[in-house]
Amino acid sequence: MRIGELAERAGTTTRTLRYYEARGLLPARRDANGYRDYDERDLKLLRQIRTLQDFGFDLEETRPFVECLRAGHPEGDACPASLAVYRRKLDELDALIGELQAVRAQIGVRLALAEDPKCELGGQQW
Amino acid sequence: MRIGELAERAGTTTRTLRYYEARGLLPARRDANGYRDYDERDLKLLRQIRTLQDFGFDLEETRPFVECLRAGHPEGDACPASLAVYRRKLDELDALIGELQAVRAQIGVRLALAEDPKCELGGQQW
DNA sequence: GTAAGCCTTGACGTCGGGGTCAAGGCAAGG
DNA sequence: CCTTGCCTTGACCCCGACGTCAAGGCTTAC
Repeated sequence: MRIGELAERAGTTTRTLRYYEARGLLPARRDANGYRDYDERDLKLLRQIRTLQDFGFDLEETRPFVECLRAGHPEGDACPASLAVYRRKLDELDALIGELQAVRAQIGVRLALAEDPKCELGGQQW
Repeated sequence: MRIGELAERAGTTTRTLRYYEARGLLPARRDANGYRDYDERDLKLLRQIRTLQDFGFDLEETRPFVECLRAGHPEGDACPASLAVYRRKLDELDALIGELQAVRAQIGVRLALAEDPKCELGGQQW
């Protein structure tokens, strides 16, 4: 399978695949004419990368999963390094979600105050 | 007040102030020698920008607040345009938080499954 | 033979919010 | 007079994940 077909089957672009190869994430075999040659396993690796990217993982964070698959495991998250990335991501997400909720609350209060200036008088009307 | 003093009093850098000016967000008067000259009102505008930036607002999103203050309102969020930005931000935050929570849940499940392969057998052990 | 449709590498653009020089002007103190 | 410490503009650098040419090579179809 050539680069265009792989890109299409994975719902991405050839530019992206070349970029992954340049990063050492998805190296490609070459045909006699220099064309990149991929197989079904590469498609699986690529899908793993794309899934994690959709989750918001950095490209580098997908590397352990890809290497895990390449090592022969049926799932990319069957290796300790992958699990470590999962855990770190959970912590990051919890922290981020917490911050966003705090910001959301702040803005909510400010909006309420600005929408209804009476509230600024102290709430004695309750 | 010159640029260095304003930057220090607002806890930011001169580069940042020049950047804001280039964006048309915080124009500065000039001394005879070409030095930027700021006053207390500029400090207030700058603090409004910084507060919103800390909340994760884009620079452009702070513009209505700055213009509101410049129009003479004591609070930057006293104008309809500012309130519209607040509301849009709340929607964005709600959407984002929701997505992040969904991702968090997905990763949590995957981590649990990968940590304890027994779960994959179907949960008959319960 | 030539046009179409793949493929190759290389290199620059994008976005936001500035950071980091570089080269030079202005003001004050010793 | 010289240094120090402000200030000025201009210009390139950074990050991440690609997008978008440009110039050229291979293959197949007509």
